[in-house]
Amino acid sequence: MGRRKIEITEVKDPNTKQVTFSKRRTGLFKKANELSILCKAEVAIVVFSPGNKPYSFGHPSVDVVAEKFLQYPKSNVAKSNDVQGNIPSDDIGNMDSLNLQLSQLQAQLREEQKKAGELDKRLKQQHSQNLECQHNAKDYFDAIQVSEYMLLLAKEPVVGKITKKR
Amino acid sequence: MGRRKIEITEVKDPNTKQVTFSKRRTGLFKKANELSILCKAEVAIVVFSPGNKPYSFGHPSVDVVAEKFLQYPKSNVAKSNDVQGNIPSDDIGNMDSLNLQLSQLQAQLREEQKKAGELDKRLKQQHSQNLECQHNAKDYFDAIQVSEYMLLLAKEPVVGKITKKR
DNA sequence: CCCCCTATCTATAACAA
DNA sequence: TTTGTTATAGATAGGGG
Repeated sequence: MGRRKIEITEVKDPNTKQVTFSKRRTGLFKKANELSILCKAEVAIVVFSPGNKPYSFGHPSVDVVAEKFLQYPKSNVAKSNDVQGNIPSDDIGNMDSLNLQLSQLQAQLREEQKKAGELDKRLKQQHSQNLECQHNAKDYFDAIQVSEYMLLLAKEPVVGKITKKR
Repeated sequence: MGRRKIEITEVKDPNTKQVTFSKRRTGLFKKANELSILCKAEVAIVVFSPGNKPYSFGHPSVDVVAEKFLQYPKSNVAKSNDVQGNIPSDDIGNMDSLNLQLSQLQAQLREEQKKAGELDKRLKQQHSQNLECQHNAKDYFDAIQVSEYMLLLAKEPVVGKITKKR
């Protein structure tokens, strides 16, 4: 597509590589945009440049398409199945579906947060319980030392003499 | 690029649309592949067909690139969303806004679920710790009883004096 | 990094299978 | 849904600002 045909292999010259990247990335995004319009398709592209900078294209947005993709059962990705796609592409323009999903998700989120909050609370309770228990255990342990010492004293009474009683 | 020039607007004929999608998707992925090789760039593409079926291209893989992208601070990402469409621009804003909210919520949900999972795990760990501690405490406690009893025994036989039993 | 130019190479529209 | 053919529209390599 240019003055000369090029081999599809890594471009060595850094400057040329950068120029090539810039031009081809633009072209790629343009093609993606055309595809999304011509076919009413959802498209998401993420590219990291040789300099490791991210560029993205998305219709309707990278996030939406990525989410949808992530939710897809991996085993079905290359095959035909539309069982649980949550946004029928025909619904673009109909925001009721989106709003419904939004409110459902928000409810779910609240539940999760509540759940997490309760778990956290229980964790803290249990932790203090744990501390208390450890404290008690230490007291008991100390008490044992005292008792054993008393025992010794009791066995070796006033006359600190011979009492090798076992 | 064909026998005739075409307008970039939704293809009406379903059959033509399907053919166009198939060919252009192939072309898009080919371009993406060339880009990734020529520039040693990481590329990920996800496309949903008019029939809502997912297709993807990734170098080294969709997941790797997506993961990297998601971890990037959003403010620094150069984004290029769709430029033109046949949807009234009023709606595009709203749709995008809704879609963005949706995806953000979903991401948040995933985080919450992960968090809850970890909390639960820690709760269980702590619980077993707790049980162990209580067990120890009981052992100590029993040991005290024994010691005290021994103390009594030690005191009473030798000198029948003080027997403040009980 | 951007834009311009243009000779050349590539993708693809329409049609057919 | 995909493949092949062919005429043509579109993308781009190389070079210059």
